[in-house]
Amino acid sequence: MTTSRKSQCLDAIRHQILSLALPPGSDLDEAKLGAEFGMSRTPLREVLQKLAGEGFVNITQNKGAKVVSMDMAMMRSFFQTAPLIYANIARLACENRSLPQLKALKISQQHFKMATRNNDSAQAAMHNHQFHHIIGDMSQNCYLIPSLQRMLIDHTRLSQTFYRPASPAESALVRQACEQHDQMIAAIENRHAEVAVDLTLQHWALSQDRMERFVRPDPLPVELASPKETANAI
Amino acid sequence: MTTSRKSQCLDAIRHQILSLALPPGSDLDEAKLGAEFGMSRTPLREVLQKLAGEGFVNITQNKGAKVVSMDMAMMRSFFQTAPLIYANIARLACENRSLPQLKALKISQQHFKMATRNNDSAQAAMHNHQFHHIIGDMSQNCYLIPSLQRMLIDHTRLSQTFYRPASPAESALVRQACEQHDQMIAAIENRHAEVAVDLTLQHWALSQDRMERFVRPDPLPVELASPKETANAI
DNA sequence: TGTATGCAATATGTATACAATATAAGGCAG
DNA sequence: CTGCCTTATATTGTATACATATTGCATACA
Repeated sequence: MTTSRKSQCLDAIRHQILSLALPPGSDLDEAKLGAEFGMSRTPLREVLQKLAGEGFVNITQNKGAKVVSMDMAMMRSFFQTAPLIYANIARLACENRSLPQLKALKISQQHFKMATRNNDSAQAAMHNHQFHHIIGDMSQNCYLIPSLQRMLIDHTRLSQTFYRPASPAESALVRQACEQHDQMIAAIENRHAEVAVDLTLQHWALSQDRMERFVRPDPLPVELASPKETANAI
Repeated sequence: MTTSRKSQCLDAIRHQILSLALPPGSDLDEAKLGAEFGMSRTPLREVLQKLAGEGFVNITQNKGAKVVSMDMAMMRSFFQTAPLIYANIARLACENRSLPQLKALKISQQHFKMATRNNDSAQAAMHNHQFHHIIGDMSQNCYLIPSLQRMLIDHTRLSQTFYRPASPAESALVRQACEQHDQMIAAIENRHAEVAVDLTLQHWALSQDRMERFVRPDPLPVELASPKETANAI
């Protein structure tokens, strides 16, 4: 199909932005991307326009497209707004979910579980993204969905390290997140709105802690490096 | 300036959609619009892409752009979601408003007041749109703003009759809305978040009633037309 | 008469060439 | 040597021509 080239390109760029392969603020060169995906600049520019509409990039007149930044102001808004959006999306998902969507959610969760068990952190992050995206679809609320999608972009970018746990305690958190997904599916299936909202807020609290640490990591040890290590340095 | 042609076109189409000159569901022909605005199809397509990103139109592959519809599902979501978004935007506006924005808001309100006094309903609706749009800017919350803007599109479209009052009682409602704007400005200026939220919810309740009547108008009188009128018909 | 099929007309999608704008380098004056 | 202006280069914006897809109509057949 000739039209799939554009959507393929769209997916590829989205993926690169979510995985931080294209870091926040990076420039997207039309000519270069056009060559990369084997299409002329005209359709590629339309892809960038679409990505701008979805909140993945910012386009400035005569300056091209840049991956949306993750500055202080954004972070602040992010942590401030996420519970509001997530909780209300969850509530609406209970009301409006369809059976095909429920099935898609279960499949997505299977993929997610698989990725976490294989310690495939990149895949886990992407499947987690998809999981919450489907819950957004379930809400069937065309006003909240744009907000949710923008939140998910930054959520996924911020949580890139979440599924790459460094300690057993952190592995336990990932397992807990996975269990919460299962419980959320059950709540949505049974239309238990209050339960779903509650779970969503717990789920948020879990990842919030980890994300804030990604932004503001633990300080390095104050002691100087040991003599041996210093010897090998540079 | 050469670049302003595109933004001019953008504004024109936005205005036509908000004023229902382009009714929901209507088709946007690229070639026709291109000729109308004196530009080729390439930049015009980019305008349509941008409008799609803002929620004014829907673009379907190989089928072009249509003005977003106002169907049942949308309405339901609209009335369900508006208080949530408006209230939180108002709260954030109190926290984050800048002085230039405050000034812009006051000017916008002057224009609004003028339009209502002149019974210029079209202008009133547009200035009301701008007023709430500025409050959105004040929130400085990049996650909620897309939701707000989508709400405002439909709010403005639904309220086209609001400022065209048919009775003295309805004129009083418009005056009350205008007063609420003044009070909202004061609350935002003085950072009284709770007051602003409260006013916003009252403001919403006021227009909600009128809008629902626009959607579901009072039934026509059951009695047949009088003989005299019948004689003149067709 | 109803339906299916193929063709024509129209509209959208893409490629390429050219124009305008921004960025960076280099030269000149102070 | 520094600051600014000029010019060269790279990148984005626009127009046009062509390719492809959809839609409607006409015609043929059941």
